[in-house]
Parts: sequence; C-alpha cells; structure tokens
Amino acid sequence: MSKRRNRRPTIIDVAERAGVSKSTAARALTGSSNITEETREKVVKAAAAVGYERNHLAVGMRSGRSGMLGLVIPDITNPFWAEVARGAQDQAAEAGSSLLVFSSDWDVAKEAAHLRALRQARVDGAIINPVADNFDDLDRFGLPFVLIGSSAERFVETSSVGSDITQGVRLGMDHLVSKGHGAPSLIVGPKNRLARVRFLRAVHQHCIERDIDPAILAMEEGEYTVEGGKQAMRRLLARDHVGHVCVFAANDMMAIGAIMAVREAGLRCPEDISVIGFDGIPSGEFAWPGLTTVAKPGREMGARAVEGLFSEIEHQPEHRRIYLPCRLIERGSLADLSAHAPQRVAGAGRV
Amino acid sequence: MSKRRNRRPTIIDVAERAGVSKSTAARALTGSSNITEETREKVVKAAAAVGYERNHLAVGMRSGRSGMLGLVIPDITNPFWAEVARGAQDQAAEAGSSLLVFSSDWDVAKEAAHLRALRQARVDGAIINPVADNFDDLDRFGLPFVLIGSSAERFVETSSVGSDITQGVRLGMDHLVSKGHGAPSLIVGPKNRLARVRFLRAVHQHCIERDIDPAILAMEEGEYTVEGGKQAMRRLLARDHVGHVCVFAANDMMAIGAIMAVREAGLRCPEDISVIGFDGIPSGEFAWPGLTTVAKPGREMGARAVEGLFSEIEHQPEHRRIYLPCRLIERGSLADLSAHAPQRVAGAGRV
DNA sequence: TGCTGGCGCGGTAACGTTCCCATGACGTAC
DNA sequence: GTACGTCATGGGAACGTTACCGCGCCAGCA
Repeated sequence: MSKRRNRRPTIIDVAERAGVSKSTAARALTGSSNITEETREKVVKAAAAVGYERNHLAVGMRSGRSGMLGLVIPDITNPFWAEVARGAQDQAAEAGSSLLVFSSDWDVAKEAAHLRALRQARVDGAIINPVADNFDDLDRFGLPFVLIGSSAERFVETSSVGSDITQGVRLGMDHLVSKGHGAPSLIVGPKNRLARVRFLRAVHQHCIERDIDPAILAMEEGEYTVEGGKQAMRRLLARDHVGHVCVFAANDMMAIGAIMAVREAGLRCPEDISVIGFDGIPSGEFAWPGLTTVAKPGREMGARAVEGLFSEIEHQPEHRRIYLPCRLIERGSLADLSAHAPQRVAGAGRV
Repeated sequence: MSKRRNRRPTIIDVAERAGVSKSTAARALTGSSNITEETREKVVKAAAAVGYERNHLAVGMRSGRSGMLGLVIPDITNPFWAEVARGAQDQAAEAGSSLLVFSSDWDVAKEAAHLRALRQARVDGAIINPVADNFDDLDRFGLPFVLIGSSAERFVETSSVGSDITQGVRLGMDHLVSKGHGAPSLIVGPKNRLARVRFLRAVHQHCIERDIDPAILAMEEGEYTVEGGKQAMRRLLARDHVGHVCVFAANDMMAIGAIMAVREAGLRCPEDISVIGFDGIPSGEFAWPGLTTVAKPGREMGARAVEGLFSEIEHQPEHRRIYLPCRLIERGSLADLSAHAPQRVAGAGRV
C-alpha cells in the first residue's frame, strides 16, 4: 500500500504480506525461538514472494556488527599477497562475511588512509600487514585486528599470523647443503624491513650451528622486486668468485631477477650458478629453470588470519602468534653437486 | 555524561561538546551551507577532540548510498585479474569508496552467492566479469553494474569495459607476419566462453583480409591455465608438422604452458617454435624466453569500469561500451624469420 | 475456581545520520 | 512602526533492523 514502486522490499513488506507484525517476521527470519512452525513458514514464503533480502547496513547499525572485514596488504598484484587475499576471502565467505581489500604500496600515508576508511565503514575487524614502523596508526586503530606477515614480531600485544621463517630458512639451507653446496651468497631486502632481519638472523643461526662464520657470506640488498634482484645479482657477479656460486634470495621476485641477471651475464642457471628463493609464488614455476624455493603457505595464512580475527572480535583474548611451516618446492634452479659426476642439463629441467 | 566508556563517539557527542544541536553539527561536518564560520570551526574542533569519525553504515541507511562497490572476478590470484582489481581499487579510493572483492572461480553458484552478498551489503553498484551464460542472476541483480571483460558482449543493455580484442588480435597477427611467420596455430579456451568466440572471430576476420582460409588453422583448446596450455601444446605437437611452427595462445597462462610443453618435448622456443600470448601478465617477463604477448590494459580497465559504474549509479543512462586498445609487448618467444625468408606468408607455419 | 508460568505475538525504542520544517532573531523596505 | 525576507539554529522524523517488554491465551496445579 505504502510500498513505493522502486524500493527494495523491507521486513515490513514481508510482515504485511504474511499478515504478522514485523517483530514476528524478524523472529521467523533470524531463526529465533518462540515461534510457531506454521507462522515461520508463512513468513519465509512471504519473504521469498516479495524477494526480501536482509539489509546488512541496518543489521550492522542495530547490532554493531557489520559483517565486513578489512584486509590491508602491500599490493594485491603481488602474487604472494594475492594468495593471502584469496585465503582470507574464502575463509570470510565461510562465515558469511565480506572482505574490503586495500593496497598500501608500503606507504605509511596510504595505510593510514585505508585504516581510517575501514573504521568509517565499521568493519568488524581487520587483517593488516603493517608498513614498517607505523606503530602509531595501529595503536590508534581502535578495532580488533590481526597482523599478518613478517612485521608482526614488533607488536607483542597483538595476535598475528606469519610463516616460520626460521624453519623455512633451515629447510632451504639443509636442502642446499644436501645438494652439495656450501655457504650461500645472500640477496636480501631493504634495510628498514623486519623481514630482512628475521631472514638474516635465521641464516646466521643456521651457519653457527654448522660452524660456519656468517661473516664470510657475501650479501647484496635490493628492493623486493624482480628489478631489485637483478641488480643485486649483478653486483654479486661483479665480485671475485671461484667455482659454483649458490644464491639464497629472501624473496621469489628477487630470485627470478637473479636468474635473469645470470642469463644476462652469459652464465647458466643452475649449471654455473644456483638460485633458491623464498615465498613460493606460482609464477616461480614459469621461470626457466623453474625456481626452487621455500614456499610460505600464503593462502593458509590468509585463512588462519581470518579465523584468528574472529576469535579476536568475539573477545577471546587469546592473543596468539601463529607461525605456519614453510615447505620446499624443488624445481630446477638449484644444481645437484652431491654426485661427483658433472651436471646434466636434462637433470635440471624437470617440472 | 551519558557517554559510555567503550563506545565510538557519535555526532551527538560532538554536538554536546561544541554546545550545538546535532543538526548544526551535521551541517558543519558535511560542509553544508547556512552555517556561521565560527560555529563550523567550533564543531570541527570538537569533532577532532573527541575523535569523531562518521559512521558510514548510518550514512548509508539514511542516504541509500553505502559508499561501497563490489567486484566479482574469476580469481584474484590470476595476475590479470589482480591488475584489474588494483585499478578498480585505486579509482574507487579516489572517490572515497571501498571495494568488496569476490572470486567466482568461474562457478555459477559461487557467482550467484557473491551477487547476493553484494546486494545484502547494499553496495552502490558492482563490477562483474560474469560466468558464461549466467544471464539470470545478472538480470535479477537489481543494482547498477558494469560488466568487465569479454563476456560483456552478450548483454546489449548494460555498460561494459573490455579490451579491443579485434585490435589486439590484429596487433598480434601483424606482428607475427612482420616477423616472417604465416598463419599461426591457435590455442584457445574452453567452448562455453565468449572470450573464445571473440578471439576466433577476430583471427578469422584477419585471415580473410589476408586471403587465408581460416579452416587451415590448426587449433587446440584447453582451460585458461598453465596446465591447460601445456596439454593443448602437447596435442599440437603430436600432429604432423613441417618447419617452424608459430602458436598464438588466447591467454598468457596458456602461452606459458605452451612454452613449457615445447621445452618438455626437447624443442626450443623460439628457435623451433614461436609462441605469442594474450593478456600481458607481469610474470610473462619471468618466463624463459620472455613471453611476447598482446597486453590488455588490465589496470586501466578496472579504473574505467569504476568510472562507468559511478555514472551508472548517478543515473546517467549512457550505457556505454568501452573497448580499450591493447599493445604489443615484445620479449623473445617469437622468432624473427624475416631476415632469412623475407616474404614467407601462408603455409610456412602450418602444423 | 483461581493463580502461575510458559509461550506466541505485537508495539516500541534504539542504533547514527541527514533532511525537512519550525522558530526566532535580525535587517530592510515600505 | 509594521511587514516581510533572510539566515542560523533546533526539533523531530525517517532509513531497516532487532531486542526488550508487555499482553493475552492456555495448560497445569493448588
């Protein structure tokens, strides 16, 4: 009657059509108790008939829970973060929540703006890979959140999900040792990232356990990009070296760049130079040779972060730090020197 | 006074602190007219003091505009779609809107669920790459939307943003002809995708213009994945062929798979077999040889789709179809035969 | 028979915002 | 001096939902 033509049906329309009050209609649709099966059915049918769909904005206003989660990552076009986003997305959908996705480009100002947007959208909580050193904005965030990725370690008080870098580095080191390599040269990220510190600490620890002086390791740094890896590798190649060089890159993009630089220099990978990466991005498979790498469980990280966020939201104050194990993906960019016979090209090329 | 401890400040708190009514406070903060500069300043200061942030849920209820947009794409971990998402994200942020991102996995049921979620979240509109043939759910969607990608063409009534497949195919064909190749073999997507039809139509048209009978083109199909391309290439190689083969893949992932299959068969790319792709995903650069490809402007597509969506939302009924031009990225997976046999045209590359 | 309690249902308030309308003060024109 | 227009401000309603409270009914029990 008062139903204007172009309006979405509300619960009042449903109630009118079912001949009940809106309270009853609400009870029927939310599955509350104290309602006759007969009435419930009547309401459900009416709802279907008018094409009713609950208005989450109104529910959010009333209940204080918007059913939305935020995700703030460095860049959705980075394959690793896309995996994380996908894991989070699926896990959120499982619980009937939606995901607001933002890319910060490692930029403090952008991150702050995104956090503000999330607050204004009244998300129930957020998963954040914080830009280095941006303590202030996180302190002020004011909503439940879970940290994801390497930067988590600085925030003692908050839940976090990351990969077990120490275990991952060990996996990589053990692998290259088992293939007959000695201490690797390193390509690491820029100075101001915690990821770099964690990677280096793990490498050093592992070296010491094997009575290797970490100081002998050659190291170059670069941005966490293909170009960064390429340049770092060039500098590494410019140094004097004898024999087969093995390079452990702290990130797959850099590792791929390193392989490109090797080829550029007229050398072969893995025959002349072996490369092992860290991340496990799918496109590592496309490289030639396929990138041998330590894979972080990106998708699972996203999923577990959402799980953790939900318990955070429900005030289970179980502030937990989760470190998921990494696994080794062997593809072909690391030569097998353990057999004394020389490398065979075919041996390196399996997929 | 009535301000409970753990509640976010509302406009009423601001008004109380500024000593005005909530109407005045609202006027001051929305930048409306009819307000003394003095009062406005007082309110703004009070807002800053209590840390007020506008509740978008409430604004959405009142105004009917939630400030959120939906994005439904096949898979955020697909590099091309990640680019699109990023473009949409940035453009939405420009207008102060947030983006809800969903992955449909080319699954009709998932897509339907996502569209329902978007309606319930009361997004202002959505950008959708629809799963093939899912007319019904789109018809019933009931909100402004813009289509993105190849499936758009089936929906005459709706705005859409895509790449100019015809121009892109021409770019690719011209390039391979200019490099001395003849009619290419094709690797295309599954039967029920419109993208396949458009790709094929463009190829055929181009052939006819060059007096080539499209029927002579060898063709294999596969899923739009690396594995799909690999298998298609294997089948292509299993056919009898003479001389250098050139393969035009309808998608970069398939093209990369094709290169892998070539290597697998003990052949070399581009020396024995040339491959050209379509999409322009960044990881095409990592492949060896680097993938020569026709690049769609993914990021710009996302941005333009958001622009179009806004004019759609504001009832500018300018139902427009935008086709953005592709560009060629030359990397190395296509051999240059022009030096050896400048005028080789048809027949040279048949499989 | 009368009281109690459980149950199904309806009315209403509240979430936070914005917009419309009313009010009152002031200035201006007759 | 009165009438009227302008403008800053306040009051209240509305967006759609759900939780709380109260009412009437019926069964069970003293």
